[in-house]
Amino acid sequence: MKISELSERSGVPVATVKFYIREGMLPRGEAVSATRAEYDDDHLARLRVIAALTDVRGLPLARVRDILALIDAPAGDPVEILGRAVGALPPYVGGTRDNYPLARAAIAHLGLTYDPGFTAVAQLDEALRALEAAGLDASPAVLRRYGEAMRQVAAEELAPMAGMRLDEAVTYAVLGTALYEPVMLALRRLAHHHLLVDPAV
Amino acid sequence: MKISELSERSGVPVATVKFYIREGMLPRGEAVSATRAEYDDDHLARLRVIAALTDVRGLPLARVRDILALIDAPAGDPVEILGRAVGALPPYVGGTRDNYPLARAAIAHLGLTYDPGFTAVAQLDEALRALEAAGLDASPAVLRRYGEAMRQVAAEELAPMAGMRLDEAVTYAVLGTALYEPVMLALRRLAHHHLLVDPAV
DNA sequence: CAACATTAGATAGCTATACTATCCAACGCA
DNA sequence: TGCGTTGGATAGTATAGCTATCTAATGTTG
Repeated sequence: MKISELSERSGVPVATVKFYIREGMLPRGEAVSATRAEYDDDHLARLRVIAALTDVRGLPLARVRDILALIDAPAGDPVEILGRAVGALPPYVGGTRDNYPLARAAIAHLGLTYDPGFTAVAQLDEALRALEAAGLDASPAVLRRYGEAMRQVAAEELAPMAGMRLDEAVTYAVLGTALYEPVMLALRRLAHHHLLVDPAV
Repeated sequence: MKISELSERSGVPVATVKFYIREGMLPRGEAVSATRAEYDDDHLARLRVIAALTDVRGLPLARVRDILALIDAPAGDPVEILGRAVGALPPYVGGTRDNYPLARAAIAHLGLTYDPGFTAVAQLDEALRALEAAGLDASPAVLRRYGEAMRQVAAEELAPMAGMRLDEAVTYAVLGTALYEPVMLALRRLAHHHLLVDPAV
């Protein structure tokens, strides 16, 4: 398809498509002549992933680029790839330190694995710090509530990976980490709303 | 305390504190003389909330302002306030439409309340659209998995509100909606990590 | 009490992000 | 043949979120 068609079908302006190509986030179309290039369904799919990550997830382009790189050339074992995907998502933390006291205590309490090199540890620490700074409850009881729910969800999310090829699994893990989160959060907000509006049920 | 002390204790540069005051996000200190103003613990707490929402939650200042306004002058019933708090969080959706087919189906399936005026409905619709655009599974089975977990979490979160004054409840609901989410997400990521690293448990 | 630092408040400047717009020569199409 | 479209390059724009500078007044310290 032509660039104008790619633009129409994806909803992304031509100028922006060109911009993404310049930035190396989208491969060039296959040059057919000096003024024509051919784009295919892969281009369209890629563009839709970019749109999902920027518009819905609200990620900065630099992070979107990181995520695309993980999908394109999965290097390292799954745990390492997951770690990098997590690092591309908010809350953005600086370089890893070697001690995260709040996260460490929480993780120990929940029986999870404390690995200070895994970005989510720093993210949890940050999140707990923010909670306390704002004067909200971050007691073990509250943590357990979230921990149990998330452990259950996570187990079910990992199940389908069993039957996948490596590249499929990487795409699923990377995009899934980023894109199931908004769904989950929207459902939590809807559950609050539902319970307030219709407490009987 | 002096502005320099406020700055030190909050970790926010003096120039930035002045900027927040200019922007109306932080009240002026009480003027003691032409070159001195006195800041108190409320200023410090407010600054910490701003920092939590911008740094950890990554919200744009305009949204932080919206949230602070809700806490400062809670207008309307709790459901309406919750709705406005949710509207200040990503995914940011434009004005409400009157039909959200994907969200409507999901909500019906989960037995929640479909109210197209509640922002989370539009957010869910967006999130589901993004999921499909990226080629991920958004089947009823997947939705139920998240829906059940979130309904359970939400019920436990609402419980403590029973014994609160209105202003306390509003602060809890508004800040809680924004600040428990990162904790939950970090725990989900940690659960994935844990299951990958140590599948036996 | 002199000298130096600090402050409030105002204004201007800066940096990064994410696009948009313009331009040109080379096509494609009617 | 002429008008619109394209690829590719370059330049410009809009916004957000600070950061720096300036002035006059005021603390503060040796």
